Amino acid sequence: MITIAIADDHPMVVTGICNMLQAYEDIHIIQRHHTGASLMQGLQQQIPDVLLLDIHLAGLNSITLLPQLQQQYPQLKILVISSIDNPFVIRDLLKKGIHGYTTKGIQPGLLQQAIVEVYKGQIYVEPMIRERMLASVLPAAKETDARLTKREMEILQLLCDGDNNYDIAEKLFLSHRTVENHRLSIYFKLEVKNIAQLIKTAQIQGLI
Amino acid sequence: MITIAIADDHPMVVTGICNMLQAYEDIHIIQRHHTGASLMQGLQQQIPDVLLLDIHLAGLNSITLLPQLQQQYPQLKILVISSIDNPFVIRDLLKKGIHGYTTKGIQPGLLQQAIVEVYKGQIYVEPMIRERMLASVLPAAKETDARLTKREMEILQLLCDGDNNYDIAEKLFLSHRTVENHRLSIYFKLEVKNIAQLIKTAQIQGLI
DNA sequence: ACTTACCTAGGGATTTTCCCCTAGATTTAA
DNA sequence: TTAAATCTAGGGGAAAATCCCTAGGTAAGT
Repeated sequence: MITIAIADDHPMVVTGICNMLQAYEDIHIIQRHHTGASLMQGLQQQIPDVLLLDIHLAGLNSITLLPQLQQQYPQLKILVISSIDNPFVIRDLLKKGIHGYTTKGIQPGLLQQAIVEVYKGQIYVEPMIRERMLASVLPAAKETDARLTKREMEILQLLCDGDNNYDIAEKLFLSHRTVENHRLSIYFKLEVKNIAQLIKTAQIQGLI
Repeated sequence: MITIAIADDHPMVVTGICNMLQAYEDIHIIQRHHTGASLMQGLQQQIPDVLLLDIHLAGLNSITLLPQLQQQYPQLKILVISSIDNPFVIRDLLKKGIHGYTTKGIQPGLLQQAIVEVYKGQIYVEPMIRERMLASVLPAAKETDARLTKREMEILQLLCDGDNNYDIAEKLFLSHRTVENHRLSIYFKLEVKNIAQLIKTAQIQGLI
C-alpha cells in the first residue's frame, strides 16, 4: 500500500489524478492540497510515501519548497507533475533532487507505474520526456565544462540586462576592450556567435 | 439537458472534467477526444451543444480549427479550457469568436455555470480572468502598440535564433534595410533598446 | 619553479547595429 | 472611399559588436 498526497492548484487536475488512480488498490490518496501552505501543514499531520507535486501552486513556484521538503521529510518521494516538456528544465529539476517527473498528459497506467517506481526508490521520467532528454545528453555534457568564471558570470548578467560593453566597463571599472574579451570568451564557451543566441542559451540553461 | 464534447490531449484533464461534471444531471458528456482529427470526425456523427476545447491538442494548436468549426457548426458553442492566464491572449481568443474561456484551475461549480452560460448564448469568462482583463483595460492602449504584426513576429522568431539582419533578409527575400525597419519597430513596440533586451522580453512574454 | 587559467588591455579592420530621416505600394479598418 | 496601418526600401552617419591578433600581471595548483 502506497500513500499519496497531491498538491496542485487546479482542482480539475486533482480530481483527474484521483480518478485515474482509483482503479489501483495499492495506491491510497490521503491528502489533496491546492496551496503550498496547505501542503506543508498537511505533511505535519501525516507523511505520505509519495508526493505528487505540480510546479505551479497558487501564486508560488512549488520548486522553492523543495529544499524545505527534502530537509524535513528526507524519506518523502517527490513526483513532479507539470505541463512543461523542456528537457533542460526537467533536467534541472532532477538535479534539484526530485524523484520523478511526468507531464499532465501521462496515461493512467504509466502514472501508476511512475508512482510505484518512485516509491521503490527509482528515478522515474515519463518515456516521451526521457527520449527527448537523451537527445540532449551530449549538449548536457558539453554544458558541464562550459562553466563560466566568476567574472564571466558577472558580465553575463549585465549583458542579459541589455548593457553594452561600454556600460559594463563603466560599472565594473574596466576597459571596454576587456569586457569585449570576456564577452567573446563567453560566446566561445557557450558556443554562440552573437548576443541574441547568448541570451537565449543563458535563459535555457538557467544561467541567469 | 446540455450535451458536451471534450477535446483535450491530456487524459488526466479529460477524466478530471468528466468527474467534475458527473454531479450535474443537466449536463451530458457525449464525446471525448484527444486529437483534432478525432474531434472533427466525432462532430460529423453528432453535434454537441457545447465543446470544451483545450488550446493544445496533440501536435496542433486547436485555435487553428476555430474557423472551420465556426463555419461547419455555427450553432456550436465553444468553451476554451487552458492553462494560459494572459489577459491579452484570452482577449484575442474572444475576438476570434469563442464563447467562453476558463482555466484548468476552475472550480467545479463554476465550470458547470460556465457551460450553462455559454449554452444560453452568453460569453463566459472565468471571474479571476475577467478581473485581470479589467485591470488591463487602461494599459490596453499601450498593449495595442505592443502587439506585433505578422511580419514582425516572423522576424522576431529569426532574431531569437541569432540571425542578423542580413541572414533574415536572405531567408525572407527582403532588403536588410527592410528587416532593420521591422526590427526597430519591434524594439519600439516592446520598449527595448537592443537585441539583448529584446530576446529577454520576448522570452518572458512568451512571444517565442 | 613552472605550468595553466584568469584578468586585464589594446591595435586594427570589418561587420552589424542603431538612429535619424523619406517614401511609395499595399492592406486593413472606419 | 478615405484614413490608417503595414510592408517595402533606402540615404547617411554614429555607435557597437565581431574577429583577427599580442601581451603583461596575477593567482592557483603541481
